[in-house]
Amino acid sequence: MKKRSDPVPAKQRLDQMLSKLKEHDFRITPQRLAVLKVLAASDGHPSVERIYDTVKAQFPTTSVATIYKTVALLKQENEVIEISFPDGSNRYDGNKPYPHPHLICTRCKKIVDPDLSSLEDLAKEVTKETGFQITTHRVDFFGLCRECQ
Amino acid sequence: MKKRSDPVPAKQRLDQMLSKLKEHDFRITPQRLAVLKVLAASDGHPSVERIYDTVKAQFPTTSVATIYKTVALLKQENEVIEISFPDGSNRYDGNKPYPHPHLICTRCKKIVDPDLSSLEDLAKEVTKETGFQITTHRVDFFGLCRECQ
DNA sequence: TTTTCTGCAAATGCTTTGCATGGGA
DNA sequence: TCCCATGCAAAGCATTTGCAGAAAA
Repeated sequence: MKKRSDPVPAKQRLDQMLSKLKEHDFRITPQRLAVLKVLAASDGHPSVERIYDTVKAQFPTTSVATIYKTVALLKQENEVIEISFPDGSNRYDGNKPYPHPHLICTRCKKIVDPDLSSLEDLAKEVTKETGFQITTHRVDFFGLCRECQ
Repeated sequence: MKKRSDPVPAKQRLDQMLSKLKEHDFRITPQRLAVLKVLAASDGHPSVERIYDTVKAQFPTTSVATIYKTVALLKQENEVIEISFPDGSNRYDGNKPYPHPHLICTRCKKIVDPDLSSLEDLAKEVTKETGFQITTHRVDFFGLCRECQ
């Protein structure tokens, strides 16, 4: 059975991202394409460093600044979300660029997307109780994955 | 009616924090006491900068490093929690130093603690679905408060 | 008196910026 | 050709660290 938390096919996401950039008259450079490919899959929710390493394997002269600039552009276009941590290690998700819960293993740093049907109820409960107009959320659970226990 | 999300009296929290530090043979300096007082109340969930400004009013020679060191000590002793943001602006809560949901106004930066009875169900759902052993969580909702809408 | 804490300044680590050169469209 | 993007190095910023002098206990 297909779950809501399952990843979207990377090719499909890549095409969506490319369309968005073209539509807004941004240029498709080889470096950008390489960054997009990593983020379209977003396997394990990559860090800037991991994107950089991957892109550098193909284009050795690439600078980190370019990765940061491209990621910033995609954030601005709502094509990636940023998951930030207290220790200053940011991770990204371009496969599902909308708020969704994460499950983070504190030992192996793996990040998994769980299915959480009751999350909508939570948001409703908050709105009802506080009168806030909720626009987005961040829901992360930390713990040990099955393998690390 | 008293809600779970209501703040603990600041004096009470201060005493708890002082006990913990004495118990572990840390010295109570005037600067530390001043920091503790701010964090015991944690009104609006203060930033390091705001703690610094408050302490400096009483002890003008205080350095930011001392604030950071004291906050780090309290984090280590589980007497404050850190709420980090992508833009690098960390906020702290020493009044309720255990994981709990936050409601953040994106306009006036106010942080409120809502009552969320169904949050426990969520954690259980995650454990059941994924086999993760959940140790902590972070649940933040972003939006506009009643005044800012 | 002993040991820890403070305050200063330098160092760190991630991220951003400025600018000359290069390369999409 | 015309701009935008790249790559490099310098600048920013919050936070951490090292160390000599100050002050708890």
